[in-house]
Amino acid sequence: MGGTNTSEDDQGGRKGYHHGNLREALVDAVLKLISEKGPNGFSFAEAARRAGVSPAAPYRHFKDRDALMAETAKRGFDLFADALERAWNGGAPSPLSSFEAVERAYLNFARREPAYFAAMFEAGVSGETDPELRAAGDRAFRVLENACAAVIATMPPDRRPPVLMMAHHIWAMAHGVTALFGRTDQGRRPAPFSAEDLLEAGTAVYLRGLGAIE
Amino acid sequence: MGGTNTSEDDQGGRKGYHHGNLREALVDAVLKLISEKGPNGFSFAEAARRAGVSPAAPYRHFKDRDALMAETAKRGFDLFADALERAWNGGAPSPLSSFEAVERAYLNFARREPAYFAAMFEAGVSGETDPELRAAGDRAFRVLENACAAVIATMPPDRRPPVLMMAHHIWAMAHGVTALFGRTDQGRRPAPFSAEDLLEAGTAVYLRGLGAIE
DNA sequence: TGTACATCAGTGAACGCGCGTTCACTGATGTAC
DNA sequence: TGTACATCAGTGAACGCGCGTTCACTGATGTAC
Repeated sequence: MGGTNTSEDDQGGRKGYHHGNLREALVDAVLKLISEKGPNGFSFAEAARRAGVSPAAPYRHFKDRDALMAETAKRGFDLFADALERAWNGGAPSPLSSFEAVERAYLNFARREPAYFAAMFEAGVSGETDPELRAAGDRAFRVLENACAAVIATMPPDRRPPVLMMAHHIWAMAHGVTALFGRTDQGRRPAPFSAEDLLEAGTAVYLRGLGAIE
Repeated sequence: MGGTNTSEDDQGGRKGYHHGNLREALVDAVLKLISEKGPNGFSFAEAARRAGVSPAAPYRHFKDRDALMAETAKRGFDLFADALERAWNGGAPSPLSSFEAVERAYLNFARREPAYFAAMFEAGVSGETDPELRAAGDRAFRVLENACAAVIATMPPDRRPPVLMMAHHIWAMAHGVTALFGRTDQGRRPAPFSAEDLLEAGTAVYLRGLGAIE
């Protein structure tokens, strides 16, 4: 409420001596840096600068550079899992159509949030070391797994493939299409098909191979 | 030709003032650095040091840091294409078995040469800018494409899928499996299956979906 | 409600470091005559 | 075969820079009484 609040500045709505939201502001800065310079062109110091804060301030929130990157990747996985879940929509209107929506959502996320996607898969942060990061990644995978299970459940019991195997295949296909053909920011292999069409067609062939459709 | 050659030192068999093989030695150094520290932990200066040469010497051979990285990626694609070609073996003994061998070779290359693979796909060098790099990548893709064409040729004419589409699908599947489950150096998602089994099974399902087998 | 004090979240100056790149140079090699 | 010279492929010192990290510090905030 009003013009008296003159202490706000341009760097992320900071108010006064205490930032109030530095953790979030740093993650935002990392995302901007990644989208401007790629996943490697990110520095702790510049993230601090972007957040309008001294270079020492980030150490109040993150142990080091890698911890900030891991946090960014973790948030990415959280949003990613949310997006997949939303696409899944509880399996409505049908398991098959929802399943296909989940796959599209995979690709869409990489397109809409290339910086998050890069942090998650291309920045060299490993779920091995960070349990929270791993948990976030697992949650995303579980959406995919559940979608596969629902599709499998529509098949005759004697011809059902292993859920985990199918989930891994679908993940690999979606990831491969995305990494090779679905990124706009990096000059990947240009194809005569859109990545969307490629993924949709590939999935259809795969599902036919399973006996899940046709 | 023996003990009198005292001017050789430990850094890549250098002889005297002129290195004689600096270009190759630098690429080797890059590969070692990548495998030790990941695709980002590589510096022009350290590559020179490893090659036993002053920091200015590399500029005789490469315009800058990126040019060295691009050269490394290019050699990687050349070796990659060679490996796929060898696996293809002219389509013998059968198109289908050779096709599967090509896919295994994809995964194997990433395993055996993780440093090259990282330079090719994870170092942010783009075929967009470098025509030679692009040509090398294209050659590898063409092996895959020819293998797909040969498999398709075994199918009844009225049920043949587009070669290019199939090639893109296979590339995506192989790449996805490799990136997510096939790298040992980076802590990726651990699966209850080996990457080899996953890729083989996924390919089988896909081929069945095409109507190419069974 | 007021005050004392602990704690939290910043500052800003400083550090040592390795980087990419340049420069004038020099030793080694290849070639013309 | 010998010599002069152009060219090639190195040297090594130097540069300015931004980085990650530390330190003693200080302003703002929350809480106990």
